[in-house]
Amino acid sequence: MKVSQLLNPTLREVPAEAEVVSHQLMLRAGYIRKVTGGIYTYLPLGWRVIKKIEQIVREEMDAKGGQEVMLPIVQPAELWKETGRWEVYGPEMFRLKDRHGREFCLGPTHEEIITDLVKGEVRSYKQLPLLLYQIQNKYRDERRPRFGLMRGREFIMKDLYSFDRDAESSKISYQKMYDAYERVFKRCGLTFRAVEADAGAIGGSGGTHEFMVLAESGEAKVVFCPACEYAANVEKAECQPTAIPEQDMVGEKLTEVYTPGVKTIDELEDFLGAKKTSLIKAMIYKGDDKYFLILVRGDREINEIKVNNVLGPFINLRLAEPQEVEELLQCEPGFIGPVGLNKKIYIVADLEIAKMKNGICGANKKDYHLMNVSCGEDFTPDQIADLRMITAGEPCPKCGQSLKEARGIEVGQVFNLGTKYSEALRAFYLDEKGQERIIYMGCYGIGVSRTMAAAIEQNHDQDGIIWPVPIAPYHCIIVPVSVKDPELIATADRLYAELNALGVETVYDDRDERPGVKFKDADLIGYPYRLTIGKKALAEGKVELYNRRTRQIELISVEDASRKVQRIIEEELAKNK
RNA sequence: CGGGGCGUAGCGCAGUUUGGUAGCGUGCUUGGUUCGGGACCAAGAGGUCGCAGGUUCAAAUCCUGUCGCCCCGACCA
Repeated sequence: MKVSQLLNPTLREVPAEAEVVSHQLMLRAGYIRKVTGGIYTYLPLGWRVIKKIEQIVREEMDAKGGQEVMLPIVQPAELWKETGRWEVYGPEMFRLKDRHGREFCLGPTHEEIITDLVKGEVRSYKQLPLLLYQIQNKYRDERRPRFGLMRGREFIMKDLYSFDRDAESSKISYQKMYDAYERVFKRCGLTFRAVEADAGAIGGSGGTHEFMVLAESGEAKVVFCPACEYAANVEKAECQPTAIPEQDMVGEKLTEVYTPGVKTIDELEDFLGAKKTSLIKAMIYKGDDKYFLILVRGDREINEIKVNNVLGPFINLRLAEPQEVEELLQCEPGFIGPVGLNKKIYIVADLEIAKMKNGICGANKKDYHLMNVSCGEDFTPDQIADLRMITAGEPCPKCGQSLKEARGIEVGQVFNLGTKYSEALRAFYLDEKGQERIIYMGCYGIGVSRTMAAAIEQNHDQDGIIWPVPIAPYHCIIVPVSVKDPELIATADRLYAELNALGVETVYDDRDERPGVKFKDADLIGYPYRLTIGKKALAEGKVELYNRRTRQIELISVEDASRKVQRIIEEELAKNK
């Protein structure tokens, strides 16, 4: 491809709308353009990168026996109503009506469609296991699309669905996909980590792992153990209750103290000179129409995902509004606690609260708190569970070592769904004895467009993108220092022809621009290798081979140049295969 | 959805307080001089000032409404 013909508008300045580096660079280097919030056009180079990633995904899915299909984007509401997700998905789903008033949505995912297909077409155990996948646009009306391709409303996703005869076989499919994902991301040249995760709206009974590309700009927080294999999203990470040695193990007598205007944990700490570890944080949550009192230690954060999993699942679990608390308990938030509630409310205590003696909590009376509150003596929770957010430095639940924290971009997630969808949509098969049995499912997503963004987050410098070879839009760019010098052009033409013949994906910068402009553009766009053809070196029969990542320049003879580049590219492509 | 900010040429911005025929940089076009890390000179093209009402002799500027975008939070496979 000649640069003079390529639609690749580069920008000198950073567009004001772009916040994260991947977004900035994709706009500046001419990979994407925004159409509207969270929706982008892929320009030629951007689309080439997407196709590279898709191809890697395809190869790895096929290697595990996956079969590619194409599923509709416009999906009828009925299927979603059958699984209950028409309501569960809420405002995040793009909905539309046809001319007759029938309801549809733009598919945010495809469990319903695929299960419906399989239930119609799969009858026998002989057809299982079955792995079907698709790569296409998905739609989510995100509350806040942001960071360019990282969180869009329209995005490209690969979803594979596995269908198995039982839980055991389903586990094998899960492991296959887990392995395939490791290969995909390795081949894309990414530094990543698989972590235990929460299943969220997808639900299902089996386990789930998220594949996180480690990057500072990541929206997800993970903890991992430096000593063993354990790694988990903080949403999911199991917390061990830590002992508080200075706390007396014998419950003392309950005492009321006057604490005028002291509402927050910080204020309480100052006012009473108490440690946060002996304070009880009490929050009223509302799930659907029910209220719950959630208790964690003063130094801890409530993990709403755990709360929802313990109590719900609710469609809209949230912190109760102050007025709601007031109406419920005739006491403002800030002074509430589990002791002597004037109304029966379901109380759930964190593991650490269950062990607590002589703690401090609200008295359910304005401007008063209670001291020496002991769980089991002064109040009894209806349920005890792990409800809090983990923090770095806490012990690993597997081996006890101190956990470390990192940020990650979620590029993939694997779910063992069990029978959630097959039951709802009645997907059965007949076993050897002619007995009807339920199908076990799994689903496995990879955010293709997000992977592109993640790759840039992890592979860039001051001057631009540094593509890993397997997903670079082109492998090599030829830059003649001047297009007016016939000798340089003759050599450039020759190398261009040779490289194309050798199957090296090559761009030829034939523009009549000053060399600085071409170098800057090439660095910005991120071609892994550059062949620079200049007068001085050419006089000795040499050209320069520039490595974008190391910035090393090597003088090589014109004769060997094409072969050498070909060899390097082949080695790079083979590296993680 | 709550809080904040912004919509003026492809991109980055000034002009709005105090109404008076729209500007700078960059990019783009043409000519010339240049030519190894975003050159220089000259001449050009390019904007219903987000949109709709209103006030006024006169609106980018004041008023009302509306749409969109960005950031923080909440939320989220």
